[in-house]
Amino acid sequence: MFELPFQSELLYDVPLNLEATLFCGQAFRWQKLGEDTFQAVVYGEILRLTALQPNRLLIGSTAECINSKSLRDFVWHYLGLEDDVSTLLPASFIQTYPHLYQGASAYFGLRLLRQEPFETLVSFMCAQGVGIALIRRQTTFTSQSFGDFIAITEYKFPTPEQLANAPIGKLTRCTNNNAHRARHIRAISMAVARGDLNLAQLSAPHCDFETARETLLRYSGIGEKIADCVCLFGLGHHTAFPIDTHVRQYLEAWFGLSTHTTSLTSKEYRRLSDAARRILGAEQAGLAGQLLFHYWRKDVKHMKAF
DNA sequence: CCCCAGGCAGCGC
DNA sequence: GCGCTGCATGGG
Repeated sequence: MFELPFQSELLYDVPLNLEATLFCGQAFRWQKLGEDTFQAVVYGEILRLTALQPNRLLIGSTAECINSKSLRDFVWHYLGLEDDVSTLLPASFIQTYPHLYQGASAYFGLRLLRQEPFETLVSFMCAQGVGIALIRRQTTFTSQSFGDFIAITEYKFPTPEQLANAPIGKLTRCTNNNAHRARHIRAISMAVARGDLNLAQLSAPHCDFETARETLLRYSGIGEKIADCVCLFGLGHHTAFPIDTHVRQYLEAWFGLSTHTTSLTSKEYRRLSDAARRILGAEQAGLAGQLLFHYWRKDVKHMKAF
């Protein structure tokens, strides 16, 4: 393995299931280096996390931190360690669905990442009808093709300006050879670069969830699910409840929330996510939904996280 | 070979 | 408003 230019290292005790956290946040560029070691570029810095033992992380970062406290704050916020998942689900839920609470409790080490908004936006625009491995390949290749070099094989995620000026053919090779997707990503990058789309302004608490969602939905390439994902993972709107194929499955299996239509129309999407917010508590519905999502995929569908 | 993978837009009806 | 189709590719 190459030696990376780490400026600081920190050993820290955290109540965290590392794999579940990275999966939940769906930080698509996290790569698994070893059995318990993961590495990614986070806000332009290389971050490496190693689980030395349960609840004990070795954190390496290329960020030049004055002291360990600023690195601790950086990581603490990014990994969403301020959230307490063990008190997440409402008492009414625990009472009504004790078996689900029991099963999901194995994943209380899961957290909601605070990802960079533009990277979140583009990453989820690459997440249509493909598997996670293929999504990660797209975002990694996009960074290598258009982002600034950092070290060894690591590149920053491109800026809106870099993607706004991307030749469409070159960008298409980064988006799973999907030219529609490349055009959508370039168009929205131009909107961000010009200031027509201000992601910081759409972030909580300056902006309410519905406004942020409606604003994102105006852009081609963004539908209900991706708008919710960007709101949840990139803009801090934790009431957002993204419904994908897996969530739709468990909503029906566990809560009897089904649709008479085969495809999930806009109207039905809203009906289901509103119902889910009532069951899981509106305030933290997104994180609660991710908890059930992870439980569903791992224990019921027997899928691997990475 | 078939089906599914963290969907969305465009179209006909 | 609903349902079908194209988009591309890898893995089970």
